Amino acid sequence: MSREVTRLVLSNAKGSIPLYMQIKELFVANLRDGRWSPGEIIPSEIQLAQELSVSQGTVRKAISELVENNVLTRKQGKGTFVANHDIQRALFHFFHIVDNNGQKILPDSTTLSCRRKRASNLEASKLRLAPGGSVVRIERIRTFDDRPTMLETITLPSTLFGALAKVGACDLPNMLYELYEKKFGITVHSAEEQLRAVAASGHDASLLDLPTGTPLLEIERVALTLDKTPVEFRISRCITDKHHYENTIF
Amino acid sequence: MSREVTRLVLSNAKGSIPLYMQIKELFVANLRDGRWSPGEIIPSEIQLAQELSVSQGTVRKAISELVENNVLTRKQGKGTFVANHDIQRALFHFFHIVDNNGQKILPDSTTLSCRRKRASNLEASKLRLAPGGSVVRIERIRTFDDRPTMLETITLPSTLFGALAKVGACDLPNMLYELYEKKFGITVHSAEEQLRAVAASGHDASLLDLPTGTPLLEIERVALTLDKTPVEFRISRCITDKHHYENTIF
DNA sequence: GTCAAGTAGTCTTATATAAGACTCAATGTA
DNA sequence: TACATTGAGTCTTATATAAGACTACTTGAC
Repeated sequence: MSREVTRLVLSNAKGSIPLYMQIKELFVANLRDGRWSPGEIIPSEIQLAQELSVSQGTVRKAISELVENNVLTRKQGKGTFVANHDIQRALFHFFHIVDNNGQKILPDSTTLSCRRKRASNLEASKLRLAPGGSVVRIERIRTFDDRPTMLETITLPSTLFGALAKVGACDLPNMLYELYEKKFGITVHSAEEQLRAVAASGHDASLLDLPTGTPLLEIERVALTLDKTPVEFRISRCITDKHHYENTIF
Repeated sequence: MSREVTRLVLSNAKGSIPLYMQIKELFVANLRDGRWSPGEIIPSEIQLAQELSVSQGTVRKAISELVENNVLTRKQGKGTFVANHDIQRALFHFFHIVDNNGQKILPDSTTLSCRRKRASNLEASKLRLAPGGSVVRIERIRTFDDRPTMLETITLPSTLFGALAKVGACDLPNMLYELYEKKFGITVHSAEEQLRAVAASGHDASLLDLPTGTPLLEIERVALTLDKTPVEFRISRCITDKHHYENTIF
């Protein structure tokens, strides 16, 4: 297969979209179609500029915007790389529960079950699947300092993650997004979260060792890829006496 | 007073900080010291470039980073302006409660009290005041569709907002940050929020017309100025059956 | 009043130079 | 000989400058 990354169709006509935006779209397509993979280095700015017949500065502006969105990362003197989920920053980028001293510590997790199921209406709607479509549903408990603190129900489309169900309630890693990326080629890029206060159900209460009705922080999250496709729906219920959800607004 | 915005001390020596960063710091100082006020237009890129004896692109890079942080806003063909809190975007920038259909509607608010008090230990610590320092404490109820939904306790340092207490439980506007900016010259630029699930106290319950112990979403917020000085501490308790807190992670 | 030209602002692109990171051969030393 | 050190060369991204295009508004002729 010839490496024709850029059968270039850039237009510089009068009222057309700016070059750097067209280039940015092209880069996003490279990522979406797997021509550029997470962790990989991309061609240098000068090389890209030559391939695309524009100046380095124009390529630079396209790259800069993607760096701004955490899609790429630059390293002076080394090159520009596709962002991946195995670095510390990315870890806490999607994990906002911290203890009341502000310490960020990742909890341990114990998988309770991991099975193929039919999607509930809520799950189907959040994942944009047909009602009753096939999903993989994972349940797990997360503990801080040996104390069960969070209960998570994670739902994934079988079309993308079917192979997961085969392993059953096996040893899933703590950081799932790294797994999605490495084993399934799916990179979570953004997420939309909804937070509510709910009363612990009997099920919650027994697993978390609490009285029924105890207030819990419920976090509903839909995780999206770069092109806004929902790939994971997650409900977390969390005890918030010793921990809280932290959000900084700039 | 002569308009010597720039008794320029820009250094371009070998190991020095890049020009555009020095310029950025200078702009931030202009904002902090009130030489540039919210809503105002700033000098054009070319004019600034001349004053500072650098090229337009260098000034442009400094401005771009401040635009990125919502400190300035650009309007092509018009000029660059200091961001202020009276535009729709800024409104919802700091308000994350939306209804379960995703509709963003600002609630009405009714002020219950507005008085000068001694700071609690928590308030003093969050606002970096001496224990027992003088603060203005505001309590108000916010309603969506005529239903009381949120209870807010807002604490402000008297040193900055002393004049507020005089008005008592008067007609405070819905959007306080606009008031801080216009009447007190204080611009809230960022905020740190902590979210927890709590049980409604007797006080909460009676004001929100709920059974005691109902789970409520508690949001603790510290609002900061551009130079990270805390200027407001706010605790909101919210019913989350018909509404939720929304957060998007990019 | 209407419309065309002018003016002043940001936006886009191009180019040149600086600075960081790595390779690898030349050099010096035990 | 074996091994550490130096330093030139050549990659990379980072920074700075400049020129022309686009956009919003004002002015003035008709």
